[in-house]
Amino acid sequence: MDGLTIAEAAATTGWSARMLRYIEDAGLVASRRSSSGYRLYGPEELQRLRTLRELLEKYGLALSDMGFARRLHHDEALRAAVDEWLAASPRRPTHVEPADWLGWEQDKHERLLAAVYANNEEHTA
Amino acid sequence: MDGLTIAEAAATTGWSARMLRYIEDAGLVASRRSSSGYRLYGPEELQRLRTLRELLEKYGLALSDMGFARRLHHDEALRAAVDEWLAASPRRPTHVEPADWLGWEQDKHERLLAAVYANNEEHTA
DNA sequence: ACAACCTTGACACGGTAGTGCTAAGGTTTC
DNA sequence: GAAACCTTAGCACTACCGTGTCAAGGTTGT
Repeated sequence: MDGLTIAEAAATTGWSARMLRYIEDAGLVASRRSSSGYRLYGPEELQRLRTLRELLEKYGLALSDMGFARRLHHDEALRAAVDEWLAASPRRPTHVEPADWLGWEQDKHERLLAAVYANNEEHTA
Repeated sequence: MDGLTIAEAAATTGWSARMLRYIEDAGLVASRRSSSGYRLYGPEELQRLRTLRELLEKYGLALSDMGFARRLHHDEALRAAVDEWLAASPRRPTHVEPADWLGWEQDKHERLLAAVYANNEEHTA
């Protein structure tokens, strides 16, 4: 049975045992298990836990941020969607006719209506 | 004074006026201002607000997630750090001698001590 | 000039993240 | 076989996110 138990790993990484379980639940750092189910932390997990700590502190991140970063990292479609949204700062959206784009000089009420129509359904109120 | 006021923008995008201000505070979608300080939303902002809505719903994201994604997008160092951490799943950390890596077959107490030493300071208790 | 907007600032409140602690029960070590 | 670990499950509490609403005051349109 090689590897540090959860309390030992906690002591060396600065996390609490409770947090090590939480971090595992968050999908960030898991350890392997002994035959009886005990968590066993090897050097790689310990290092990962330490660098995680430093990362959060250095950049003021939350664990949930890293959870989201992990999603971004694994989910290609998600990353593409988010990147695209972020990249489109002051840009004309691609799926809309650049033709007139709502004749931006009409009466305000007409503009509002046009905008509503441009956006199909959603809160028909 | 062209552009939709905040209430009009709210009506066409499905957000509340309150949330449009919140989203602006979060650095996600800002509008330009009239000379007297009124928010004025143009078609690009409206589109951005709508797609933001869709993005959150489609992927079950929170606004804070997009805030973090924005940080990742702008802060090169942060992105590099996060990516590196995520990429180092079952990998040996780079700044450590691959030589022995703590002679992983010693007595558990020695291992613990070694691990503590490997990690310089931090919670000296 | 009055109604109907807008601004910022603040309080409030439900939901979730992060964290400790306890309980009930299995494992390891002496 | 008792002491000192570990496991999961759950309660509790703080802090922040998301959101509505209200207050005090400026702007706009008729």
